[in-house]
Amino acid sequence: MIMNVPRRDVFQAIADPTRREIINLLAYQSLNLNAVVDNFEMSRPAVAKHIRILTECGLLIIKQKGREKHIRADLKKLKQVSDWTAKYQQFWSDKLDALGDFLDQDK
Amino acid sequence: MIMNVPRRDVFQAIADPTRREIINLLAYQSLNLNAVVDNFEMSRPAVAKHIRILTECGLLIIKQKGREKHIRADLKKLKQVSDWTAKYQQFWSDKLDALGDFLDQDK
DNA sequence: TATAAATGAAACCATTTGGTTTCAAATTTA
DNA sequence: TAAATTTGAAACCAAATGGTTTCATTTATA
Repeated sequence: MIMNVPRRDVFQAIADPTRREIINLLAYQSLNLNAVVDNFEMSRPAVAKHIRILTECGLLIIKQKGREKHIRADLKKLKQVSDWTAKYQQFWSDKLDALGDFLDQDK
Repeated sequence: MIMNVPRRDVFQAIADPTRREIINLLAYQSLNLNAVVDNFEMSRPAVAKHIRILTECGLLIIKQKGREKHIRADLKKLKQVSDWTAKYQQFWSDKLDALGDFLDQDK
């Protein structure tokens, strides 16, 4: 019986600004843990926890290389977020007639 | 001096599944608070708090109508999320040669 | 082989989050 | 006007979150 495995999802993973920075940092390069830590002002365990969360929900890939782990982003899962926002794209791409009517209805 | 005003941002707002449901519910219709509550299994104050968070970060618009508040989504701010994910779109739309090389490099 | 480097893991902590119940206030309606 | 409806707000709570320090373990190097 699986227990205490917090059900990570992508929306929650990218909610934290540090994790979004990590994603950006590792999108096009592979770094080991300490190299990632060097980019932040927090402790190594704190960064490591963020990396674990991102890994658990499939946004990072880790390859062990001796005592180092080479970490890199694999951002296919972000399509979930992209697809969700796409449903509402007309809110910023159209003239929004329906919303306009709603906002004007108390004139 | 402004205090205790949690700096809401859109990424955090949409991290909660209930709030994403509220957004979906109010994207194309306006409902008052109790009508929104009817769609969920939690208490009215709980839903009201979610609505306040969404309103504070600009994803909902509320118009007071007597004792009722008519609530509707205005999702232009989701463009922030859309733009952010768009930066990584090649991860799910391309062949991902670079990532493939990374994954294959230990052969 | 002794030391340094890279990482893991545990224990702990303060704050935030997401929910509850209860009560008050304002607006409608019978 | 009395009662019902709609909402707000406060107090409270458990769990999750995001961080810390400390120590252990594994691997590489001088």
